[in-house]
Amino acid sequence: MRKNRKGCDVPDATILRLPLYLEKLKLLQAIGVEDVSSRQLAESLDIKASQLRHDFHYFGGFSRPGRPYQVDKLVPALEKIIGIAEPVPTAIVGAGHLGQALANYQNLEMQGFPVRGIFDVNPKLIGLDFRGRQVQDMDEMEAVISKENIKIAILTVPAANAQAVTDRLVAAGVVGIFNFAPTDLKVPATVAVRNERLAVGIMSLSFKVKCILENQALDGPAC
Amino acid sequence: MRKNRKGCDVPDATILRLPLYLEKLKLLQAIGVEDVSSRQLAESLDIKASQLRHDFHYFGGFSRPGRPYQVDKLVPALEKIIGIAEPVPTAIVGAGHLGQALANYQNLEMQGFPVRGIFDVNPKLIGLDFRGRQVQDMDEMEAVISKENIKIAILTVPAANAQAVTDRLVAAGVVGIFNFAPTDLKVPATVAVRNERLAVGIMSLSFKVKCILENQALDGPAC
DNA sequence: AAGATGTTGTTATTGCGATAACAGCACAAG
DNA sequence: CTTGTGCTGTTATCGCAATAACAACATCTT
Repeated sequence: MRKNRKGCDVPDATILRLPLYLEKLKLLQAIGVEDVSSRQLAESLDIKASQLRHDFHYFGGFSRPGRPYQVDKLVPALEKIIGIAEPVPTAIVGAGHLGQALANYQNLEMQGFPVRGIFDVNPKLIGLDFRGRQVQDMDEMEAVISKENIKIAILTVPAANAQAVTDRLVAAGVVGIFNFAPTDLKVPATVAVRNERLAVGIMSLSFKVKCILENQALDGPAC
Repeated sequence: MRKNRKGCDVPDATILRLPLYLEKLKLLQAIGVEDVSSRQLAESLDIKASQLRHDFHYFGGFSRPGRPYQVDKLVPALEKIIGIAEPVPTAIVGAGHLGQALANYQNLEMQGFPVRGIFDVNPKLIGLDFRGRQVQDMDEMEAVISKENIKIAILTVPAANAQAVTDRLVAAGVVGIFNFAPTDLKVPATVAVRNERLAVGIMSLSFKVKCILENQALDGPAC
């Protein structure tokens, strides 16, 4: 009989839209737009206005009835909800090609997720510099996580090592794992995992491409 | 009044699970497992067996009632459905950090998506070699797409250029776009787009992490 | 041989997210 | 002041995906 859990009973589908709202709002803010209606914002994101209002309703009180949303109020409100009102320090674990690409990806820091540590076991990679930060031996991982108060880790190690590294991360106090390894991770219920599988993405695309091509071959000339 | 469209009226949710099924089955195949029941396969993927059978039912005839699935039959059947029975040539457009990482990502080729072209406009990047393939000037893009019969492109250019490049890809005959740029692309109805937004992923993770930490602070010691 | 167990294919039910509908408020115009 | 338009917050409805249920079939054991 736990309580409301502070609005954590929000559907996943809604959570995934929050970053899109924030992104568009920041864009509007940058070009000096002050007010925006649910209809305007929704149309620019190809969704229905009622869905946007419904999403916002989980948190409530972004505006008052009759008045459009104020961009300058909404941006910080969303940032607070998402949890990026303050910069969120992160660690990249695994400095292979993908880890390096993410270490170079300045957008991450701009979105509020500065990289405060890059780790690998490969001696050849240790010491490599990415945007002023050097790859460290994985032995130092726990110490850095603790010192920098890192709660989110980006996991880019080979699938075979993913679970072992995950266990270390959880033990070190990490609460969220952004998993790029093609493996399901076992974690306690108090740890959030988001799997990002490139293979799934490109295969689902391949399925649709196959369908399109087959249908073009069938009734294409007739259309 | 179009016909069945050859089984293309499959829910997105199901399509996204097909690669997971295939992956697990290949793993089983590699260790010599011959038969597998819907229950076994589903449990290893943390889903319900009825959902797996329901998914398979869209395509039909993987097994006969009473008999478990045969791994050696199922793998090629799924590959055919997904459209990767034959290797699917792809192009990487944008040879920045992310494009380079994907060019180095040998897993793509192993999964059936060999990279047959890497393109960029930056003269400093042209000629760089990734696994035996060199970055080419984007002027050559259309010719290569046509010659190699490329239908799927991986888009890793800056958001500002994404739409212009997309238009060129579509005109050149590309039917599927794996979009890593944080922008919504406008394409004809006969082109499939899959957006892969890293920022969305990490922000949804941040939201959950914030919830976990807040709840731990609230009722953590009591539990 | 017969029953127990386990399996798939298929249909029915449930549950939840997307959409629509509406009530109440704000502001502008006449 | 009154009316009209447009907006949000909230509730109700709809539709689809996830789950459960069941019928038909195979295999093994006794």
